Order: sequence, then C-alpha cells, then structure tokens
Amino acid sequence: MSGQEKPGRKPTSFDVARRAGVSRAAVSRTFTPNASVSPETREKVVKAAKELGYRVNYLARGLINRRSDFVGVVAAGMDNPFRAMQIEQITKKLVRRNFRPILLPADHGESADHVMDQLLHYNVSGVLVTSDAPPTALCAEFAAAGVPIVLINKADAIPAVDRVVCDTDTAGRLAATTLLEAGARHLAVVSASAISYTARRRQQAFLACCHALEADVRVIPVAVNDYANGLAAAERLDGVDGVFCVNDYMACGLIDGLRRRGVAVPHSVRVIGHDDVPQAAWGSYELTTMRQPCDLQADQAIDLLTSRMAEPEMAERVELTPVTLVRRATA
Amino acid sequence: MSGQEKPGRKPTSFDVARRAGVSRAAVSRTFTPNASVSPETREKVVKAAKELGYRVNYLARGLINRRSDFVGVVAAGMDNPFRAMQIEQITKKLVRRNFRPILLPADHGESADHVMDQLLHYNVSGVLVTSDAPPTALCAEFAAAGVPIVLINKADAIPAVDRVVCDTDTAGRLAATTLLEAGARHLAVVSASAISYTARRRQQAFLACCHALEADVRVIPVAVNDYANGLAAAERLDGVDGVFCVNDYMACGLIDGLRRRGVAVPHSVRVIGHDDVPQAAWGSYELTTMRQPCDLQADQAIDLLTSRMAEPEMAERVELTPVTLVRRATA
DNA sequence: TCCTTTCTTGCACACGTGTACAATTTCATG
DNA sequence: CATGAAATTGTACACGTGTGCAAGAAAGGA
Repeated sequence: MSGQEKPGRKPTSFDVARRAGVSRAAVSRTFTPNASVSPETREKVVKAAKELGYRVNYLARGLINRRSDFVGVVAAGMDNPFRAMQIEQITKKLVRRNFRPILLPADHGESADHVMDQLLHYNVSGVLVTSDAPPTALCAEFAAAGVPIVLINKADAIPAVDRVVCDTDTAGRLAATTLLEAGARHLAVVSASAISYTARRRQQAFLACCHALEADVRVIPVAVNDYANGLAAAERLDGVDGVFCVNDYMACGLIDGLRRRGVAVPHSVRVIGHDDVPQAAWGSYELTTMRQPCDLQADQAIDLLTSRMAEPEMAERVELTPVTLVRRATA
Repeated sequence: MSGQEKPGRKPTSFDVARRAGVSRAAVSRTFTPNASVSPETREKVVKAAKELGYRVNYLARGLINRRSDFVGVVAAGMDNPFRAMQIEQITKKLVRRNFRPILLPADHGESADHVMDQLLHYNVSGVLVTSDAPPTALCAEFAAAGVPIVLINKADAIPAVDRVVCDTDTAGRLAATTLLEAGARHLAVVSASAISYTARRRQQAFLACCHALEADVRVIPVAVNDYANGLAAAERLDGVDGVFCVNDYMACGLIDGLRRRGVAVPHSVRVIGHDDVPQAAWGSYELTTMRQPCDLQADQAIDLLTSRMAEPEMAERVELTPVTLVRRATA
C-alpha cells in the first residue's frame, strides 16, 4: 500500500516507526517489557504494527541481549513412555514460561556430544538433560560458559550444575516392604544398573532394605531397562516370588514374559514397578508401582534453571522429587 | 592468556582473527560452507578457534541470512505412543540434517494459535504440524510469509501448504477384508471422526469396503481416540464380532474393556488397530494392526520441507505414506 | 514566573556475523 | 618473461534490534 518498505521482506521496526510517525526506539520500547513509553505513542505503534503484520525479530533481540529464549532439552529413550511424559511436561511448562524448547534426541552416546555442542551456538538460556549418558565434560563446559544446566535423574556431581533426582531411597524401601507385605519371601530386583543412575540407586536402596529385614534377595542384571529385556528376564526368575523392576516399561515386559510361561501374577509372583506410566494403569497390567510425578519434576527443574539464570554463581543444588506408592493388582 | 578480548565474554570472530593473524572475513569464510579460503589460512583459523573455544553465533548468522536453522514442530496428544514415535523420528531426522527442532506442544486449540504465532519471530526454516487441529488461517499466514509448512495426516488443503497423509483407503479396506477373512460377520468401526482427519478417512474407507462387500457394519462414535474411550467403547459392542479401531492406542483400551467383560479376543470378537505402536506387539495384546511407517513418513515430510525451501513457488503437493498389514493374534 | 523533578523521546552505538566488491597474489600458459 | 585467468584476501556495508545518554516536555511547588 504505502510502497515505502522493500517488497518481499518482512516489516521491521523501521517500517512500523515510519508508519506510526515515531522513532524506531519508540517501537522497540513498545515491545520491550518495563520500558518507558507514553500511552499515546504505544497505541500508535501497536496500531501500525498490527496493520503491517510486524513481529519483533527475536534473533536480533537475542543477539543484542546476548541471550536467547531457547532452552535445550536433551533426551534419549523416547520409546519408554515415561520419557514421553517427561518431554511433554517439560516442553509444555517451558512454553508456558515463554521459553522455546529445542528438543535434541541423543540416543547414541557419541552423538550426544555433537548434538549438545550445537547448543553453544545459540546462546541458549539453559539446558535440561534427561539423557542417560550426559557427557560430563560437556556439562562442565556449559557451566563454565555461564549456561545454566540441570540434570534430571542423573549421577554426576559437577560444580555449578544443578540436579533433580527422584527419591530413590524411598522407592527402593517401599518396593521391598510392599512386596514382603504382599506375602513374597524370595525377592529379586531387575535392573540395568550399569548404565542408569536411578536404576542403580533404586537397586541399592532395595537391597539395603531387604538386608535390613533379613529377606532373601537377588539381582537379575539386564542390559537395558526396556520391555524386551523385561520379557527375557522372566526366564530367569526360578524360585522368586516377588520382583522389583526399576521401571514400569520393563515391568510390562516382565509380566508378559511370566504369563507366557504360565506363571500367575500376582498369585505366584508379585511384581512392582516404578514411574507409573499410563500403561501401568491399563487393564492388562494393573501394575503396582511408584509414582514419579513428572509434572512436579518438570517444575522443579525449570525452577532451578530460572533461579540460576538470576544468580549464576550459586553453589550447585540437588532437588528431591517425592515418590508415592500406587497400589494396584500386582502386589 | 592474551588478555586482548574482553573478559567474561564468549570469543567472537574478531578474537579468532586477531589470534590467527588474518582478517575477520577469513574466519567467517572458514566456517561457511562453499566459501573460498586457502588451506593455510583455514588451518590457522581452525587452530586459533580451537584454542579460544570459539563457536559461530548462529543467531547472528540467522539474522544476516534472514533464515535460521530452526524448524517448528507442532505436536499434540503425546500420550498416544504413536505421537511419541513420530516426534522421536522427526526430531532425529531434523537434527541429522542440521536443523534444530523447536518442539511446541499444542493441546488446547486456543493455545495452538498463540504458540505457532511465536514461530514467526524466529525466521524458522519451516514448520511441521502433527497436531489434530492446525489453525488453517495461521498456516496460510506462514505460507504467505514464505515459511515452508508441511501438515502430517491433516485435512485442510491450503495453497502452498504441502501434506503427508497415510494411505487411509488401503487401511480401511485392509481392515475390513482382514476382519471378514478372520470370520467376523458383524463389523464395527470405533472412531472419533469429528476431530481427527485420518480417523474420519479410515472410517469412510472401512465403511465403503464393507458396503461393497455387503457386510453388516456400524459406527461406534467416541469423543477422542484414546485408551479411555476404547475401554468405554467395549460396553457398546453387543452383537459385534469384528472391530476396527482407528488407532492402536484406543484398540488397547478396547481389548482391555472386552476382557474385563469376559469377552474372548479374538474368539468372540476380532480386533484390528492402526499404527503399529510398540504396545501392539506386547504379549498382552498381540494386536493385528496396520503399520504406519513413521520413520518413512518423517523423511517424506522433511523432504517436502527442504524441496519447498529450494522452490517456494511450487504448487502444493500431497505425499502418500504406504500402510502394511501386520498380522498378529487378534484377527 | 521560575526552579526542580519526573517522563518521554530521538540519536547513535553496539551485538556478531555473511558477502559484494575491489585489490592483491598465485599460477599456468604462451 | 609477459600475460591473462583464477584464487585468495581485506574493506566496508548490511542484517534488525536494545539501550545509554542528553535533550526536551510536562508537571508540580514556591
């Protein structure tokens, strides 16, 4: 219409300023929180901006602020339904707080390095890591570069790196006592403790509790905490009548494996899982499990992130996510 | 060490140039594909960059190129395992092609507008939409702004908006014939056809095939295609001995509902689903279903995206994703 | 009316990069 | 050696924005 602005280009603050009859600074201030603009000016600017379809270029804003609205979300193992829930909660809450989540799937340990490295090119506001194998060196590099970083359910204690960890002690203890209460006398824990921090910790707490109560218990190690390994583990449970699977995903496999062998659950073998994924409540499983509230956990993680953005020099913190027992049919 | 660069700041191409004893343009060219730099210069620059821990600022690059590496991924209903698979595949493949996926969960129709609108601030390279309710007006606005946009399994035909759609005709036909072959004579389709395009199309194809074969068939409408509605739908199947659920997520609920009522599957009622989610292969379900290859689908979508980035003025295209029958125990 | 205080506004610089253009160097060829 | 072509390099501008600073306007008090 006006023909002033260059044709195939998106309108800039210059275009809006000219149309509104004000300076470009006034436009910038209109769209910057806590900036000083008179109501009349603001109104003129907003009107012109709407007419032109103007949007602030956040790339340019991020350039000058030396900080973008992006938050890296490093995740792996999305076949596990719990991970899917986690990612949904995290991204929803980030968006609600006006961050933009960059989702980085990092399944193969090698690629995790490469992929996380990319984040350093974007001046991200922070990073959330739920991957099982966060490269410690790289995490430290982020922290050193002043990028807030929060690990969820991970082990490594790194200076200036905050963590959110689910209450593994309570989980292990509740699992043991619940199985015993249900009448089990020969317990087992199925766990890939070599690769997963929380699996290792839950296993340790479970064993400690069993020993304290002088209960018979053994460890069934698996390679990965997934359905297939749970299914296979059912073949190795002779003489066991109570099983703690370190996550529900694997517990579903275990139950299916037991049923295939004709073993009655919970009559012959009691099973307890962890996470309370949707499938745990499904009619075919009715799995007794430990609810890990991943919506609360997401809030905790983002709170840690934002508080460190405000005070980068803080000492690192560890936040504990509470677990609660969900009684269903399998124990 | 050198003390030249400002302290607490990340090194810039200036710092690298000074240290390498070259111009800043040489640094830029070193990190720009297809730019002309001599091997010696490149080596000096790379060395200096490594020593300083320099990373190209992609925000600045995106500013001058008028295009960022970001691709918006709008998704909803991540409780459905198929959606989780989809998102995993899409983000993995995007990252592999050097894009950065911005994941935007858009469950409530109202928020989808707001959330997608945000993308226009980032000069994204493109947008992938798997949400059930993509705001048509907004999609058109993206296309008008020259942002490539691809809808996955969505209805609306919009100028310059490409689409990937799973082969609903084959799916519906295969579902009907497979149920009939398995001995079913009184068919039903369970579907929330009001809110989901693919559900509606699959239902139509299923009904058309049934009518062509003069088979008895009825429609069981539900509000949402999820587990809970599948579970409830099992109460409304009197006289039915063959059911097509428009997705596996709901089929799992339906089977659990039938079992709860003591109905034998597949002896009394045959069930067929769609998507081939991991749970369909689980021992408790053994669900016969239609595999929707979401890895291939992701490739198709990204191919459409990149080809339109190269040629923005193309007429809109529709790519068909093939489905294949996976025979298991329920039909 | 005059002075002081508070608000608002515009100018100009900075953020970190890509690239057109011209200047320079390299190199093969006659 | 002369010459033209090709490759490399540096200068300078552009991308679109936030904000310090000083100047001006408005408001309030004596």
